[in-house]
Amino acid sequence: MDDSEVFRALAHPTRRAVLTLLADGEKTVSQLHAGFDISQPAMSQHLAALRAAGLVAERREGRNAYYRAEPAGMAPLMQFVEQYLEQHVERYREHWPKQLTRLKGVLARMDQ
Amino acid sequence: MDDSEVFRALAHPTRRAVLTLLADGEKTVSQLHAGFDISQPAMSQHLAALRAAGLVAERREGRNAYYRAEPAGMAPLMQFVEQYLEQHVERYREHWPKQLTRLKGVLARMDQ
DNA sequence: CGAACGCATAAGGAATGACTTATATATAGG
DNA sequence: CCTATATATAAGTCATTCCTTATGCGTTCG
Repeated sequence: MDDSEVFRALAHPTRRAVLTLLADGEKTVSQLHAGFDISQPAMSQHLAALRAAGLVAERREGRNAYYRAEPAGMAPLMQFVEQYLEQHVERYREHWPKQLTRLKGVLARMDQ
Repeated sequence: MDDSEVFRALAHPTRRAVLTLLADGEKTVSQLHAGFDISQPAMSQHLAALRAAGLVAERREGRNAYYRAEPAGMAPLMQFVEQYLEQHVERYREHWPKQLTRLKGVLARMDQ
């Protein structure tokens, strides 16, 4: 049950924010670091955590390290969400029509 | 950014398992405790964490405490998943056609 | 070559997490 | 009433997380 590593990696706001920043392509450690009020080593450590969880991958080029999002790493989270939605169908529909509509919208757009 | 509380709550395998057990209706603390190899206080503490995150709710009846899943608490997680899927459309479709198919299946079934 | 840059790793400390045992509180039942 | 049951809280311990500063290591460039 080391799906937990993904959840733990996502539990820190800085790491979730990093994933958001990586949405539009790879970035170096300094570029990522620039957006946060933490030391450079702290950023390196967050990236190491994301990497260990399989959520990002790294590419070296000269003295730069380019990090990119690794969607495959989200598998455990996606699986959990699917299972949860499936198990809580009725109650979820009752409480979250808007959420479901949005999610379906996302999936529909991904189909084109 | 205290969406983090939900992620932190889900980071422990016991707590995720508890949510699964609650899928088919409310259960008492003892019933939940029976399924795990931890002390009763430990289970109470896990339930307190889930409750603080908004993922479960409690109902008292006599000397029993019935816990039930609270789908509304999943909002921050669902929002994150939506955002991530949206942002990583192309790469995600490339790497996770099966995952997406399953997720769409779940949503379709929820529509009936 | 030597200095500056980009990044990772090491080391240490404060805060938080996850358990334990012991105990408190409330209700139920003989 | 008195005891047992169901649960929560308290208190203590050990592990983990998240930061810091210091340093190491390869790369670029003057």
